[in-house]
Amino acid sequence: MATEIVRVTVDTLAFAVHQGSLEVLLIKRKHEPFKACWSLPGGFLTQEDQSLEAAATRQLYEETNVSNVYLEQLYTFGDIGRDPRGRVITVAYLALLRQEELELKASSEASGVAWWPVNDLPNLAFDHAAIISYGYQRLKYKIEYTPAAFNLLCDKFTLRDLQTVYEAVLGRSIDNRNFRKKFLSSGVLKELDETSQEASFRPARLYCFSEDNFERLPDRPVFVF
Amino acid sequence: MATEIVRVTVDTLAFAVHQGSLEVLLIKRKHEPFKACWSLPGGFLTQEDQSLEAAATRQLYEETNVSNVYLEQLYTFGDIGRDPRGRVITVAYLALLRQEELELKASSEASGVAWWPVNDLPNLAFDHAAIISYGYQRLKYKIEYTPAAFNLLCDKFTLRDLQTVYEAVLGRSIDNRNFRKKFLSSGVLKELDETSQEASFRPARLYCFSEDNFERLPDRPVFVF
DNA sequence: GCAAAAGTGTTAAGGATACACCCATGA
DNA sequence: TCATGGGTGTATCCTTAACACTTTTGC
Repeated sequence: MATEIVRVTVDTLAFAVHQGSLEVLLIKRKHEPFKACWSLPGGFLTQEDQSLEAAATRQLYEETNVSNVYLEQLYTFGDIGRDPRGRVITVAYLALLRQEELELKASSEASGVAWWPVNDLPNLAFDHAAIISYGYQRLKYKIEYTPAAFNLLCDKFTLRDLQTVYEAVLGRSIDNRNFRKKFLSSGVLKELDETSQEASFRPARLYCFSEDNFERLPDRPVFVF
Repeated sequence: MATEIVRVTVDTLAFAVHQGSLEVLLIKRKHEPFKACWSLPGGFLTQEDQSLEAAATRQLYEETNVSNVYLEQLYTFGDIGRDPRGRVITVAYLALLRQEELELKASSEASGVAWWPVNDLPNLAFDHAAIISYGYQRLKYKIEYTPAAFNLLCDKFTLRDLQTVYEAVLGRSIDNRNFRKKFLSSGVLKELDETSQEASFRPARLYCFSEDNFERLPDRPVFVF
């Protein structure tokens, strides 16, 4: 019945959409256990961390050079035997980011940092495969019931960009007329006076997400397709 | 940057509906800190606990004599300063139970165990008021999007019992024709050949929840009213 | 004028909401 | 027969789903 000596890690599952593919940020471990295996970025909680979320922010930056990110707590994993070093409780965080804005950098803790397609992952350390699977489910849910998708896009985006994010996360294609109709009538988009200038075809109108409009809506819209 | 010495507690927020009122199970603390204050049942993780959920189960039984309960992880609280004894991470669990089946018993850890209406709580230890507030929101959500309500009812119940649970959790009244129509057509209820024999008026038909039917439904029903 | 992606409307079906009275029972 | 809660149906509105062609642009 003695109170157990426990160590706490905070690990982050970061998603981004790249060229229509939903990807996860992983690091290659430099040290035992699971040396040379891929794992989620993260590490032990320290005395300097004011909160669990602050610890996640710090470690994500140190290990992958990623900052300024949407973060939310995902789940806490604490079964006996999940870490060969002893009892380790892991508080997992979910991060959403815009891959285009990132410049990855391997840190001293990791010999490599890379994006991996969520449907084609390498072997993973600890129970990280289960954490990713759980977070992937959460993301699918969130994108349909919250404005989470906008965290996976730059500030200005086309309706096609937005639809690509939904299709990548949900893993299926969506009717573009119904998609546009629903979003345009939802009241969360602000139409800009700009267009994207991509190539030798019709330029697309740019939009941005209006947090203010969203907050003022009488009922939360649902983005189910 | 030193890895911090952390202690982990597991606390449980247990809900039940009693006479149309949504209530929370609290214990009166026997020791410092917050001696004589009300708090959620819970305590430190021990070496015997195989998992966080097992720890919650054990502590709930030891402190309140409650067993055989629906449990799910709620959230992990870890800000600096939330416990005067030092860094304490609390993994909070949500429990749903049938108040009629319970026999509460004060344990040696607590000088009292009691149900408190969620809308009329006493002063609470630590950040437990925030935990309850968060769990209350989660419960409101769960009852509309999962069959969680059946964990707050005995195996056999009337449609009125079921509606009472929804009204207690959501905090508003619901049109009974629409409520019955939706549940009867949802496919999750099994009609029994029994009626409740309550008093000098028409007895009500009894139903039970059919887990099997629920699992076989092509789409998850939604219990929004 | 061609290639490429942007942008647009209608119809049909199903689900949600609002609303008020009769029924069955025991005392 | 009365008091009490149990039990029922319909009309309207709104949301969803299915579906294909025209427009704009750069080359």
